[in-house]
Amino acid sequence: MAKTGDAQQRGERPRQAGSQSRASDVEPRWLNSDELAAWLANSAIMISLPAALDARMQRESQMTFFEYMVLSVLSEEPDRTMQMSALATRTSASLSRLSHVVGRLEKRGLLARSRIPGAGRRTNATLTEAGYDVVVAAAPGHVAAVREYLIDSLEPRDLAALRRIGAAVDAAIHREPADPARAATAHVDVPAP
Amino acid sequence: MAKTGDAQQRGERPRQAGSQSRASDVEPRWLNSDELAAWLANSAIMISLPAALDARMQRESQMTFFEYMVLSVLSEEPDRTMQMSALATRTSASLSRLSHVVGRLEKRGLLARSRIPGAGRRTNATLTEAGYDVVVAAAPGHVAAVREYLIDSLEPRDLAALRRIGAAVDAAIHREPADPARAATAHVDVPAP
DNA sequence: CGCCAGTTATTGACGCATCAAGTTCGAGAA
DNA sequence: TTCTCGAACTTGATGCGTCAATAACTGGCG
Repeated sequence: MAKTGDAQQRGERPRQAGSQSRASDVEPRWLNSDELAAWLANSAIMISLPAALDARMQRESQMTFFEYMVLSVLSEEPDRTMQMSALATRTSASLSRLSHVVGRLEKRGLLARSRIPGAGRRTNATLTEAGYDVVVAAAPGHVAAVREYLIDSLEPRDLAALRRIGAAVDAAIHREPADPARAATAHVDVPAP
Repeated sequence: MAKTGDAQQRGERPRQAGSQSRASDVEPRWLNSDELAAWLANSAIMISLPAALDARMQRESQMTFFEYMVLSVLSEEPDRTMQMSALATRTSASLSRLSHVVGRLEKRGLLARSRIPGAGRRTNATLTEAGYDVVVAAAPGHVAAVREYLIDSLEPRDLAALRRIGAAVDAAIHREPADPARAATAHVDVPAP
């Protein structure tokens, strides 16, 4: 059986035997009940939140959450312009994804691309007036959604914790470019049910 | 300048005239610096974490994070079986999405569907032996990833905070009945026949 | 000078998600 | 009985994301 799943939903038997009774708790394989609860709670943030924000953005502003991010980031530059690769980094997207999205936004007239002369293949994306108006119109709804779904329901201490957690996750994901040793150790025997 | 961006970093005000604040004259509050930091940190959890987990699942176990969830949930049922709609609820997915995914998993021989006789159109999904083996093989890697990217880098107090935050988000998203046009999806588990 | 190597960006194919129908069945109303 | 409604799924079209090429340049090397 698998793991992280859940099973407690119904309060029935506490799966994963002994794992949480280990005092030292240095059991690297499975999750104890506190960890499991945290992981399940995390799913709400990881899965439901983006879905909710996306749905709402779509409904209220006819654009994707990601499209909004792109336009928004551009709108914050002094000249409403940014190089594609920088924009990709800023929005945590692959250059490929960004290129597709920017292509669509360009077709909609919300931004324009232009090659930077004498600089390899570098390209700038610039927000148009129409694009700017669209972001400005969408912004209040976006902020409202962020507040409603997340910020406003957190106490100050949890707001602070969220900052630390985000930072930790970011660090954990970005450290280690490639660890050859781990691939081999990834598998461990599974106890039978 | 658009929204969540920054701008008030320093408590300064949102440039951008009230083009849309007309709603009840209560201008939507912007985010102050603490809130903004929390929101940005949250992006790591909302965007980078799922991407990292998905990539790793794909690489190590040739399956999607979501596919793993489906198989995993089934594997925890006493008879490795669950009704489609219940499975959809359990995995926070639409019935449509689940149907597509289950169709693929069935084609791969990892599970099987069967109509429940005399019960409307109800359908059960059951894990096959092969499916069970696959989940068991994938589980350790999954747990390792969850630990590595999230759990292990959190102090106990943040682990607890994460639980509260997840619960808060979940509550915030699921309240709000208001909204014409869409009323489905608020759901409670379905009792077995 | 000509070429190779390294960046930076675009493209196309393909998989997966979503949305709007469509299908199938049971149950209660007429 | 027959109608209609609603629940539980499935299906197909469409659009976005990803991965693996490919393209467009610049600069350095020989």
